[in-house]
Amino acid sequence: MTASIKDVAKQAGVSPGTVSNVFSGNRAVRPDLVARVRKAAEDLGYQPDRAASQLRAGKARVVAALVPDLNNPFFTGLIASIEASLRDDGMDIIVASSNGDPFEEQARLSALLAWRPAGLVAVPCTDDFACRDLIARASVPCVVADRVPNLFDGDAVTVDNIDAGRKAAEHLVGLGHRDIVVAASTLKLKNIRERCEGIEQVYASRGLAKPTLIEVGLDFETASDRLAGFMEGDQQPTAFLALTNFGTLGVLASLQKWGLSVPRDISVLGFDDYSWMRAVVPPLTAIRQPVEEMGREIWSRLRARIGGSTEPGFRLKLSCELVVRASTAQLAARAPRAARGDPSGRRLPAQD
Amino acid sequence: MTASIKDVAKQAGVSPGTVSNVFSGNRAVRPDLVARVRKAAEDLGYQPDRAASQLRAGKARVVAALVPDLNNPFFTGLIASIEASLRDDGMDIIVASSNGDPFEEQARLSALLAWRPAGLVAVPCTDDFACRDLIARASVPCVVADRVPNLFDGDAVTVDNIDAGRKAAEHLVGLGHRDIVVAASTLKLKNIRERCEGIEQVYASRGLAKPTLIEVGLDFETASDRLAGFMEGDQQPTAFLALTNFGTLGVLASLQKWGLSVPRDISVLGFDDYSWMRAVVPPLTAIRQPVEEMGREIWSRLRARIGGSTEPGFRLKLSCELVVRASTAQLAARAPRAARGDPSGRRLPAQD
DNA sequence: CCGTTCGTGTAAAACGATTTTCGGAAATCG
DNA sequence: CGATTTCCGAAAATCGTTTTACACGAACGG
Repeated sequence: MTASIKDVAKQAGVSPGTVSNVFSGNRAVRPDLVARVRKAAEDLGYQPDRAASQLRAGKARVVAALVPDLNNPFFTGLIASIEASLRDDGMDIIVASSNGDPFEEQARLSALLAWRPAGLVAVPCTDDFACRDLIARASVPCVVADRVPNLFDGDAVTVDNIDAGRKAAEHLVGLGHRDIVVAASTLKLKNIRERCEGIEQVYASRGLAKPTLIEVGLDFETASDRLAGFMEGDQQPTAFLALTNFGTLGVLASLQKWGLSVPRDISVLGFDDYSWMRAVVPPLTAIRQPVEEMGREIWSRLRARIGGSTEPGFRLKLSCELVVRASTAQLAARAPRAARGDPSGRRLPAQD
Repeated sequence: MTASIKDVAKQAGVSPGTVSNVFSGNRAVRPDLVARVRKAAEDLGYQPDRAASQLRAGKARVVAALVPDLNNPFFTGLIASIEASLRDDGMDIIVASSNGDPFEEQARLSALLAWRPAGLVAVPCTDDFACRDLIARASVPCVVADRVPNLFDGDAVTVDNIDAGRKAAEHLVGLGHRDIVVAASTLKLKNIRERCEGIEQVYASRGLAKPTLIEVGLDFETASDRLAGFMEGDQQPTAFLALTNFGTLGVLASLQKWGLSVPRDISVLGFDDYSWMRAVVPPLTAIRQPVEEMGREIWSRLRARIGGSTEPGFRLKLSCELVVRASTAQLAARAPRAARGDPSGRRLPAQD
């Protein structure tokens, strides 16, 4: 049985209220009593029960986080950063994954809200985010991250996806790439559509044809599959532009399967920036999302709301950075189609 | 203000106790009242407050997880798997990162225990795990994962590290590799020492010299640095064997910096198996840890303990699997040293 | 020197649930 | 048919805190 505040009070010869004041610092306590209480607590290994504390005080010191996937390093990176920020304010974090399913999302959110958390960080799994009424009803401060739901007027921390798309496209266009394939996860997500929009802006502004677009899904497996299917066709792009981290992996896996060498045969520009992208051959050119900063800003916003701020919905759009490495190359002056069109030795046996 | 059990009771015209019974199923309630209560709860958007519930019932429905690093996909993979298992039992998970620092570990653990969780999953950041008395004192069921502290007699779910080392070494030896370099994170960790032990067993049993060992640290950055330092020397291994996922990245990054091609110049065997290892060129041969299964087993154990099981400390040692891909190659019959020793064109400019 | 404020302790009332106790009606039994 | 058990609702106690109300001495002001 763990010690309660009463045990400490008895041992220190004071009332429970005094012990509470010592720990919460809510009212002044005479120094000698403070010492006695501290000693007693130490001896008994006492620590206030947060559940009880939250119940009585009505102030929770836990925030809930709901993400679509705990195996996606982008989301866990966000959580890591939020957790690191939270702790400085004596908060803890309770996490749940919606597995990309709106139905599960609602169920998990419901479970999280049952803790009456001080705040909520959510990465919705669709742009609809049916959970909004749940949140409104619970009237819990909420910051939405990465994806802004339709008609949402609350706080959101995202990246500037249009700009990210532009940066990626400008880099490729600058290298001479005209025929590129954009590997989007799914156009159902607004941030993906925006990345596409940025890309198209660049191509349109130079009077170039719209890039080919394929939806490769939300995980690595399906991305590989869909790309493999796509490459059965007679497409001859000079570059791939992936819009998500799993999409990037899918592109690499397919290129490998097809025996194409990067960047000689084809350039690749990835999304998100992880250690492995630096370690592989060739190191990947990629759009880096400021995950760490996002986490910090999310908490900063949420803390303000928890503190009672009633400003109107706050939008923070952080910008991404293009990290140029070796997977994107200047398109050779000689007709690239001919070079790439060379059928010899390109395809590996189907049962690879 | 969110609705409480009293509001529901009033609205349904019953006593709070009855509402409780409807939700907890603890005692039978007449069907017509159940319906009324359900309706009222629905209308008010009521959901029992878990903190209050836990306080009174003395049964928590949250488990705490403490890991060394939330940016390491091995640990987050574990969390993902545990979270997926937990939810089926109506539990939630609260997470914290010790950042690999024993001092922080203790502080974070303390914070977690303040929630009086039903159970605890910990991946200690050292073999000492000073936190053990904290846990014993709180008398909270605990399963230790991945690393078993010295003199620990509680439950632990790990992998068979010796066997993993053996599998890796046997593969390399089988391909003819004699001079290999083992990139260990740190020998302070028993599981790393065990992996080494397995490797050495294989080499010893064939009368071969002990492999060279370097400690590359716990993250990607330091791993790269230390390996770069190492390769300044005149070592001429035919293969690298990395014992952690970040170590694997470090090895790849250094090889790249040194312009060595895998597996032509040198073979690489990595640890942990992630999507990127399949997507890169060449696909990496690696030792796969059964992360998902570990998570399931951890929860299965913990649940049993929470349920009151008092069996003696339980050790589960899952085995790893060697996934052979293309980064390890048969050592050419011709004197490999000569080939590799060829100084021409190997080193890139220092300021790469 | 008396009234007021200040400082700080204790006692008791919450917070929102669960669980125990009690009691009345219905069901079962001999 | 009377006695006992069963069913199930309401009332109240309880979990470990925080917070409010109150009390009492010391300090202070006029």
